[in-house]
Amino acid sequence: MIRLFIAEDQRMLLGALGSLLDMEDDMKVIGQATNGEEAVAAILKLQPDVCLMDIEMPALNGLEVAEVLVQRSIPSKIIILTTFARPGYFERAVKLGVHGYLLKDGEIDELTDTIRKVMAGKRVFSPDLTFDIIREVNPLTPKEQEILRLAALGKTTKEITSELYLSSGTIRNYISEIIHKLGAKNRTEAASIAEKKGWI
Amino acid sequence: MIRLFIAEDQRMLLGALGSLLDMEDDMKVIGQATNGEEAVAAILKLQPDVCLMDIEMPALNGLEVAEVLVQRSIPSKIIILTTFARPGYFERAVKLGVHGYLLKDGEIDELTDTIRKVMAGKRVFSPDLTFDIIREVNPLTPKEQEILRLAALGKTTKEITSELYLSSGTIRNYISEIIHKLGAKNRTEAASIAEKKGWI
DNA sequence: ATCTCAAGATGACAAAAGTCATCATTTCCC
DNA sequence: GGGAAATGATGACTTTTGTCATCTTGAGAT
Repeated sequence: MIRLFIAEDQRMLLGALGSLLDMEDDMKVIGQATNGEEAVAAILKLQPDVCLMDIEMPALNGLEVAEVLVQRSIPSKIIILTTFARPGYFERAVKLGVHGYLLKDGEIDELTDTIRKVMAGKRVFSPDLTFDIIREVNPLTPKEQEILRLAALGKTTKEITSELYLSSGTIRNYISEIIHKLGAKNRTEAASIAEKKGWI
Repeated sequence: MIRLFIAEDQRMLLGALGSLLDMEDDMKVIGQATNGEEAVAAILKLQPDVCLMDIEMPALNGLEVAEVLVQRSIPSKIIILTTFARPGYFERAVKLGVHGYLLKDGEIDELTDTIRKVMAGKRVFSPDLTFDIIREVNPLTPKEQEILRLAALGKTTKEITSELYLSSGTIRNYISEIIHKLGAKNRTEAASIAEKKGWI
């Protein structure tokens, strides 16, 4: 019997998946959470065989939860289940060594298959991802990401200046470089591109 | 027996809801779609009792599908099921006269309850929405929304000019007015605010 | 000890963006 | 028909942005 844990902030999907997976003869859902902190606490206690993990959740996101579990060498296997085919997410997940990465866009059968394969020691990644996307590495440095995140909210150069303690010229140099890297024509387009790719 | 139709672009949720609702003794799922155009075609043909409709879908969004159904006086009842508590969406849905509006953040029981109540002629709106949010009306005119949508992608004044056939001075006047209405300090912040509220 | 590289800073310039007052048309409403 | 909106346009002016070449400083590496 595969003991499952599900972390997913969208309650309706959490409930629906929980009920359906519980009906599989070889699976049992032993716990659920709707945010990252609860997930960590529960997983440490319950030691499930497999954790299904959404990425975008309150408190701690799914990748952060995975990081904690990896650091503590928890033996539970992790399957990331997310809406977004964002290269940045996938890249991070692979680096963390998760056992599976699926899109919510797939069928349920795909999910049950993946759970069984992962239990058998395999790694499963959604075929939608493994082709061109994996190569698209985030070209922005952490500092550039931070600056672009602020710029995306509409903050001016001067405001960014006083948040990061850098001169306004330096901020403008950074933004100029960001625009260049992303092939954008101004900071707003740069933000729009980076958001779509999951790079900020 | 309540004949259901589900339109939802996230296949995993679509499949899960479909299976679960089909297990209810008094309900039967007679059709599904993963985009707005398919949904319209199928609903016109099948004439279901109740349509569950996501908002953010490819081709036509859920509100646009609802609009078509209302225009053609299709008797099927419509329940909007969405992730986002965006005032703009809720406002439009209510104006269209939909029969229910639920968040995906709720429990499944809430959904089955709602379906039965709607069949009994009631209207059901998620309590999370009906308080303050409903009052927050989109202050932007359709033209302003269109311009801000383009600006949010990082298009320059000149580019917007040639898409909308307006002079560049006029575009700048519009953007100036948008910034004022939203209490922003530049077009990027205006876009960020409007996106969060679901106004563009 | 020197070489190199990354992180920041400066200044000068051109191009966009934003603000405002004012004006021309059209449309709609009594 | 006359007045009031709504829609669009101009021009003049100030800030912000974006670009680029150049400079400083402090690590690391050898």
